[in-house]
Amino acid sequence: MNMELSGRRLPSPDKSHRISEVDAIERTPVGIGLNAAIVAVLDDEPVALAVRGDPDAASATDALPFGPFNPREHRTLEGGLRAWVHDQTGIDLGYAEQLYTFADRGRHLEPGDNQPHVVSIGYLALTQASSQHGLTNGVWRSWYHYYPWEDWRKGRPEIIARDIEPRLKTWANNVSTAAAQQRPIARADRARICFGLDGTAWDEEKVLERYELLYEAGLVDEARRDGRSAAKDWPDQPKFGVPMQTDHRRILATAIGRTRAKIKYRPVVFELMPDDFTLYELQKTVEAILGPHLHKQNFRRLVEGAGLVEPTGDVKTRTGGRPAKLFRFRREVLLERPAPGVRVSAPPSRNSSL
Amino acid sequence: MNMELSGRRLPSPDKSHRISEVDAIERTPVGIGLNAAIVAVLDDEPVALAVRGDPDAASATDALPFGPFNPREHRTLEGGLRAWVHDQTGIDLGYAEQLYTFADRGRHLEPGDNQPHVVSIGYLALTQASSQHGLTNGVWRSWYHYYPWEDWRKGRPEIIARDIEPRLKTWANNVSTAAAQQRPIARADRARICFGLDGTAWDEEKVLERYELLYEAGLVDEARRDGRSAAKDWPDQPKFGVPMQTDHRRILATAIGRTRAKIKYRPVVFELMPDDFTLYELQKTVEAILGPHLHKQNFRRLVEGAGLVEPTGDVKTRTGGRPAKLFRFRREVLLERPAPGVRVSAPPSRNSSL
DNA sequence: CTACATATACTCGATTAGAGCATATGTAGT
DNA sequence: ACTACATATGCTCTAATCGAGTATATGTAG
Repeated sequence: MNMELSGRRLPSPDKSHRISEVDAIERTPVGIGLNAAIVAVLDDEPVALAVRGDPDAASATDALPFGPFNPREHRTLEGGLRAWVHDQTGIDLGYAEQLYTFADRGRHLEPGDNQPHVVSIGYLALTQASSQHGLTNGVWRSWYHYYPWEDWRKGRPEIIARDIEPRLKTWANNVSTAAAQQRPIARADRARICFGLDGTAWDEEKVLERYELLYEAGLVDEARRDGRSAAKDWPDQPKFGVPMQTDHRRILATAIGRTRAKIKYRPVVFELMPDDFTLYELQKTVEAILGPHLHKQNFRRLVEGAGLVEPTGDVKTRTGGRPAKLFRFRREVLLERPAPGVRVSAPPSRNSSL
Repeated sequence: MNMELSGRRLPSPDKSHRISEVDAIERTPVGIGLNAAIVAVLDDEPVALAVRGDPDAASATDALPFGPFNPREHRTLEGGLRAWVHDQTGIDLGYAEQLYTFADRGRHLEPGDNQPHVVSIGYLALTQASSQHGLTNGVWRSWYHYYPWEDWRKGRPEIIARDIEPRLKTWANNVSTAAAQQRPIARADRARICFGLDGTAWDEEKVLERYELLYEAGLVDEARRDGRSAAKDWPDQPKFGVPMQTDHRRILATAIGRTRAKIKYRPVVFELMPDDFTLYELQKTVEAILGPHLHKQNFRRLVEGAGLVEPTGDVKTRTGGRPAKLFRFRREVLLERPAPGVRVSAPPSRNSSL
């Protein structure tokens, strides 16, 4: 160790190649915006907090809560986020994690192009909706309001076979050979893998990939708004979910995908639950996030066996049947296991991957 | 679906709470820096590309390649990154993904505090070191040069029991009750979980957590440089890895952790391999990233069984034994399976988590 | 008291992970 | 040519785990 591999060292470094980080500042006049995807589960429905977008715009579209990051006021990004989320919505965030930083041009196209650029840093926050009595702004809206194709709770959503699949097939065929060579994976394959066409398995985590494919194909409203040429090929479209301001729908898609992924290997579901809950309520919450039907008995075995919960001693009656024991999250698992999570059993076709 | 949950809607939104994203720009005078952790494996050693830091600084410390992001020049962050990485080092990046955006104050403390703030967006790039003949700047350095405690190839590294464990225990005991209540997890528990003390399993993915714990405890050089009070408690320290400029060691730690995690569920190892390779070479590369000894026969079974590779038909002789078949990456897996990766077998104690 | 609904306990078979043994096929030395 | 050796590769065995089903417990509604 500590080897320098100096055989590979290169000739005297050219100073012109060295760019100090401080130099970088002068040259990049940008603003930092923070966007929060605040997620909860309300009556077995997965929801995110939406605010009305820029009220000066012609038609106010939905937006995620957002605010500037001012490094003079706040020492950390997360601190800044928590502060203005509280000011704007009244919510005191609990769990929060950074998602992704979006800076593609196209975020601000509306008036002239001379505006300063905004880089937006997306955050995911998980909270318990019913505990947010102090909510002063914003509405909880179902995820599936924005992404109807993600709603598999009643089986495969109709919109895929009826609206998405035929248009994506058209779009896939409608490609010049030059363009086909640019992309390593062909359009048809991407559509098949993203949306589980032609018997391919559905991967509930690919939320962002699906949204971006629809954007690229010009099917979502944001593509038209941004003047993407692909959008011009589709006159009189049905609605592919409700649009959001700038790229907020990308950020929320990232948040949903991350939530779905993370719930499987970290005990983050409990951020969405009240202190005491029954195992079936826990299962319903997981299903709200991931999609349908887990095997009830196995779910119990997994959750209890992993030491994620402990009984409170009480029961909840009036469940329509035998009363259910109440449980609480065992915070100690965090000290015991390096990566606890709610393992859910996927159908064998998917899980046999390696 | 499309439910509005209007029962939870709130009174007329207060306009003062609405902050347009364009407003945000005026108020946040910051620069965007891009940092690239360019990772390769060279002679079974995991390496990253390091450049000399700001040459005007008193003592030039190692740095990751970095450059500004200028939105007028480049449409995307990744595009900007690729451009200046090429200019600065001669490397044409292949695989690249965004890691994390760091903006904590403390990044620039050296002279006055009046400097503009830099937000740095870290990227991970994987490349094949021996294919980089055009390298014009920078040195490949072993990961373990910067993080000796991560090197488990010859068993548990001595530095943990000899230098880290006793100091972390001191640091854990040396805490006021007030401070203890701020952190949800006690210092001693964090140290135990991060560094696998007292029989706790080592989690090779927690690279960032370990570095940040050492920083917080004042043990790494950057903590002293930043004037952290914890660093003052340790006169005459042994060296806990080689420091880097500003927070580059945090970024590289993030990159290592992400690489270790991702190699298990996406076929990213092949970015580090030449076109043709033997299964043992592939195994050695995985072991360079993850740490020691996978079961050879099972590794073969997993990799072949997953359809990740196909034989080229050739063999590699002069291996010191029976010649090994050469394989190549089967790109088609990307079209077949939603999440292929190199599953490695962890000891049962760890994998039984759920 | 009965029908029913949900909760909870237990069982079974198929698959897979982890480990080891056996065999194949080259190189190096005599 | 033959032997010792090293690595590659194929196969088997066992325990753990997963997905699914059956059986039982305990409440509510009529």
